[in-house]
Amino acid sequence: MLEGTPININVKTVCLEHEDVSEQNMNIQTIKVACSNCNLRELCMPIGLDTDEMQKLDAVVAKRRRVKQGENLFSSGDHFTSLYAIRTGFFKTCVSTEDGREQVTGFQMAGEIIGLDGIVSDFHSCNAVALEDADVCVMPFASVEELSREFPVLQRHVHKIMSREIVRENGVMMLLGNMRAEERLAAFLLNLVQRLHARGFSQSELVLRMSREEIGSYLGMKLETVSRTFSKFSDEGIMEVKQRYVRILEPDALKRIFNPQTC
Amino acid sequence: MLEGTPININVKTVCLEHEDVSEQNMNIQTIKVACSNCNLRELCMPIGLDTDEMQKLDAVVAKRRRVKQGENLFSSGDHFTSLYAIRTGFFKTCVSTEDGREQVTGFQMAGEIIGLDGIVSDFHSCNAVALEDADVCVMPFASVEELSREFPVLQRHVHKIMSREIVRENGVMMLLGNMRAEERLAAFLLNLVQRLHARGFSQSELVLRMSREEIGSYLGMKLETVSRTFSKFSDEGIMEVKQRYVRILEPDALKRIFNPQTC
DNA sequence: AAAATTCTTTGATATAGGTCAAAGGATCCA
DNA sequence: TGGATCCTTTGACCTATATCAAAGAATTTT
Repeated sequence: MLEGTPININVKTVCLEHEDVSEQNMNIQTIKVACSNCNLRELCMPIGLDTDEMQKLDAVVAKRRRVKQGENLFSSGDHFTSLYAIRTGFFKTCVSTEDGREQVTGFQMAGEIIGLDGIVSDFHSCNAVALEDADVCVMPFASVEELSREFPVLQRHVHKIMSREIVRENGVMMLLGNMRAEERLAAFLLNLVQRLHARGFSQSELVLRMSREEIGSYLGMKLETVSRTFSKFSDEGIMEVKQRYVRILEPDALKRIFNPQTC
Repeated sequence: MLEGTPININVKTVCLEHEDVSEQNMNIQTIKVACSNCNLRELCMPIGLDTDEMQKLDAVVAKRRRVKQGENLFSSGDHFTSLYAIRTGFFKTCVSTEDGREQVTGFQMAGEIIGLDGIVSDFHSCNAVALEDADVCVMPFASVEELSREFPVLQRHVHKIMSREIVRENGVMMLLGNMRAEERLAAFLLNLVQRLHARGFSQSELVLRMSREEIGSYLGMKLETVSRTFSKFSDEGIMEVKQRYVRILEPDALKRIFNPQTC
C-alpha cells in the first residue's frame, strides 16, 4: 500500500496472510495468528469457528477480482450481488448529484468491506473507485446470509460491520457539520494513520493515495483549502508535507486540534 | 404526531395498527393491509411469514416503553441490548464532542428503528432523545438475531434496515459537504414531508417537532441561517411558515432548489 | 526525452454563512 | 394568571472558506 516510501513495515501484513490460508492450507492456529491484525477476519474468520466452519467460509470468499487504478469495482445503479473484502489496494466510495457534484463518502483499505449500500434496494447507490491497483474477495451476499444463519458468530460479525459503518458516518457528519477546516484535516489524518498502523504501517508516516480534491470532497472543503491547511500544519512544525508524502512530527498537537478539550 | 394542526389525516395510521396485531389477534391478511404503510413491518412483519412465524415475531416485540418528551431512550455510553421500533412519537439522535458540540445525526418517526449504533461495540455511541412523548417496541437484539437465523425473510429485512441507514447517511454527507443552505433546507423538508406522507399525513403541511437549532445542527448551519432561509422561502411564496407550522405552496420550486438539473 | 496533462501550492479577492445583539412570540410553570 | 424561560426573527457586521488566477511539480503519454 505504501510501497516506494521509507516506511518501517514491522508486519505480519494483513490479508496477504489470508492468501496463505486457501493456497497453502495452513491450520487454523496459524491463520489466527497470521490474520490477527486483519479486519478481514471479521467476515472471513470470526473467532470461534471450527475447522469445518472455516472451510465453508473459505468457499464463500473463493472468487477474486482485480481492479486497476481508476476503474470502478461497482458503480451507482449496478445490480447488487456481492460484498467485497479488500485484499490489497485502496478505494474511495462516492455519490453524486444529477448536476455532477461528487461527494466522497469514504476511503477504504485492505481488510475493509465495501458494497453494503447495495443491500437495501438491490442496486448500488455509490461508486467504488480503485485509487490504486486492487485485489478484492468477492462474497456473494446470498452466501454470506446463508452462512450467517448457520454460524451465529458470523452473523454477529456481519451486523457489527454494518453498525461500524453507521457509527463512522455519524462521525463524518460531526466533522462536516461542526468542525473547522483544521479540525477536519487533523481528524482525517489521525484516522488514516491509525488504520494504517493497525495494518502494521508507521504511526507517523504515510503516503496519501488520494488527491487534495478527493480529500476535500470527503471533508467538505475545496482542494485549495486542503492544500493551505496542509501548509499551515507544515509551517507550525506539526508535520512534514511533500505532495502526498506526510510525516507527522507532533501527533499530540494534531490530537489537540481535533479534540481541543481532552488533549 | 401532528395533533393540534389542521392537517388532513387520510389515515390507516401506521403503527397504531400494529398494536391491534398483538392485542386483538387479527389474522395476517388484515395485518398486512393495516400496516401496509408502516415501516415497522420491515422488522415486525416481512412479507412471507406464516402464522406460526408471526407469533414468534410478536413475542420478540412484546415489551414496550414510554419515553416522555425531552427524555433519552438511550444515551451515549449506555450498554446496548435492544433495538427500538418507534410506535408513536418523534426522536432525534445526536452525537457530541468532548467540548460540548452537538451534531444531530437524524430524526426518526413512527415505524423507524433506532439503536443500530450500539451493535458494533455493545455500547451506544449516540443519544436518542424524544422530541415528543413517545412509545417504542423494545426488541432485544439477541432475539432479533436468533429469529433472523430462523427466518431468512426477517434476516434480509434487518440487513435492509441497516443498509438503508448507511445510504441515508451517505445522502446527509452529500448535503453537508456539497450543498448550500437553501438546498439543505429544501432537501430536509422534502424528505420530512415524504416520510410523513407515507404515514398518511399531508404532502403539503407539517408541524416541525424540532427547533431551528436542531434543524441547524442536523444540516450543519446555525439557527439564524435556518430561520433566514425559512423566511426567504416564505418571501418567495414557496411556503407559508409560522413558527413550526409549515405549508408547502410550491413543491416543484422546492424540488428545483434541491435538485437544479432534473427539475 | 519532450510534450501534454494533471496535481499542488500560493496569492488576491469575494461571499455565504457565522456571530453578536435585540425584540417579539410562544410556552412553561408556579 | 402572570412571570420566567425558551424559541424565533431580523438587522448589522465579520470571518472562514470559496473563487479565480497563475506558476511550479509531478506524472503520463508519445
